Order: sequence, then C-alpha cells, then structure tokens
Amino acid sequence: MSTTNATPQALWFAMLSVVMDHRAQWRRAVEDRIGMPFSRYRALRRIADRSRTQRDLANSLGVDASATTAIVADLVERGYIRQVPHATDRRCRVVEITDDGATRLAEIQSIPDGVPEVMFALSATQQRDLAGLLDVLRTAQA
Amino acid sequence: MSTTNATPQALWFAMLSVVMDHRAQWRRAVEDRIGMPFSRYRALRRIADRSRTQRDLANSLGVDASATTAIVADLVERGYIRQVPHATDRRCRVVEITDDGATRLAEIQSIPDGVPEVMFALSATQQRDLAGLLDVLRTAQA
DNA sequence: CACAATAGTTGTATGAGTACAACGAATGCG
DNA sequence: CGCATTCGTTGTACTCATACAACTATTGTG
Repeated sequence: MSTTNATPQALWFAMLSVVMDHRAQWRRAVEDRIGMPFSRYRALRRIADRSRTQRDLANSLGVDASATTAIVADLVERGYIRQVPHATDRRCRVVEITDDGATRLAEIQSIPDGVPEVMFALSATQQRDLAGLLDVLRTAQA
Repeated sequence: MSTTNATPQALWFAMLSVVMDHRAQWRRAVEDRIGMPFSRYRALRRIADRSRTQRDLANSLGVDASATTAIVADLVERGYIRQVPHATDRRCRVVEITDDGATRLAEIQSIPDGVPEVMFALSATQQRDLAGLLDVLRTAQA
C-alpha cells in the first residue's frame, strides 16, 4: 500500500516534499508571528544549546562566515543573544543566549498556530512513532 | 528518552528542523544536478499526477496565479510539460506532462546522491515505519 | 620576526520564492 | 445584452538565504 519506498533517498524526498508543500503557508502564518525568519530561529536554537564561537555556529548551520555575521547581528539587535570575547583567542567572538532570548525561544516552541493541517492526520500512536523516528534523525545530526 | 513531544506542532517543528538543517547542503549537492529549482519539481509532480488547469495547479501548490505562470513557462521551455486548450472553457489552459517530463521526473526521483547522511541513521525497520508515516501525511494533503 | 592561517566584517551579487496591481480575454448570469 | 467574475499574463517589488571577494585583526609556527 506504500507509495513511498523505504530507502534513504525516497524517505528524504518524501520528507522534503511534505515540508516544502507546507512551508510557504507555514511561513506566512507563523514567521510573522514569531517575528523572525526561520534562519534566526535555527541559529538561536544552537546558541541556546551552548555558547559557541561564530565559526562554530557557522559550521553547525552549514553557512559561511558572512551569512553568520548577518544572523548574529540580527539576533544581537533583537536582544536574544550577546557577543562576548573569547577567553584566550581575541580573534573569536563567542555568542551566548540572553534571558530574553531563552524566554523567546520557549515562547516560539509553544506557539500552537500555523501547524499544517496535515500533521493532524496522524493517530496518537503514529504521532508517537514519528516523534521517535525524528528523534533518531535529530540525534544523528549532532 | 524522547526529546520530541508527540504533538502535531512539535512534530512539525521537528520535521521542519531536520529538513531545513539539511536543505541548503542538499540544494547545493542536488538541485544543480536535477537541473531545476525545487518549485519546478513540485509542480511537475502534480502535473504528472494528472493534467490540470493552471488555476488548479496554483491551488495545489498554494501559490498565486502569477507565480504559477512563471513556473509553467519554465517547465514548458524545458519541454517537460505542454499547455493545451481546455475542452470547454477557453479562458483556461490545461497543463499536461510530456514524455520527456515523465522521464525526467523518474530520473530525478532515483538520484542517489545528495541525500543527507542523517537519513542513513535509521534501521531498516525504522525506514519502513517512517515511509508509512510519510505516506499518511502525503495522502492527507491530497 | 616574517609569513601563513584563521576569525570576523563589509560590500556586493545572485537565485528562489512570492505577492500585488493592472490588464485583456472569456464566461456566466440576471 | 451588460456587468461581475474568473483565468491567465506581465510588470514590479520585496524578503530570505546564500555566496564570494576583499579587508583587518589576531594567532601560530618555522
């Protein structure tokens, strides 16, 4: 009955498709509400996880240094993170989350609206199963 | 052990995160290779599914008419779809896939490269489970 | 010390995605 | 028939994500 083959590339395409099919609507509904582009949210999550140098952040986001500069500048301006000097290497700037940033992140993660309808198509059991599988994927990317 | 709550919004955020964390790399690795932006692939999939008016396509993609015009023009230029008059309504243009388009679509879906490493973290059983769940989601969006 | 390498910034450019407004052509309805 | 509605097109504009090149400050190393 499955139209999706259970190969890594088929799964990737399937997951990508589900997300991309709803991302535009999701963005319109939620990005305005959380008040920042998703790239900022992604960065904030990593900084909340632990303080890092901007290089480290760039690597973890998979973007280059100049993109990181822009993202960091934005988050600093919003007051969600701050830049502190590195203990030993004066070239580096370490970014760390502020109380405001931590609060904001928690708020964002509890926003109930904007979730694509399609996510409600899963039964309770299926939701639990999917959560487990996504956990595996998220753990693997560390 | 699960860090991901099994609520629809937590699942959506988790899935979104997995995809967005890898999309940039995926794009660099594969989008050039499939030779078109992902939006074209999404549209082509829907047209392959069945012929549609452009309005129908626009609705199914969740974009407006002018965006659809651009996407359709691109796919026509590539030779993957063609525009034919509607049987009864001369305002409409029906788009249908060409043989080239169908071939290309099959090729794209079998490209093995560029799949994020992280997708290989799943066991065979987990792959099967995820495929089933994504099927539910994809079916629900119809 | 001199030089290569690294961190970060700034300026610039590109591609993708998307909307909105204005418009012409065709349709449908009272 | 006449007018509102719908389909599609064109032109314009904006955001987001992202890269690359050039540059400064700093570090590490022979």
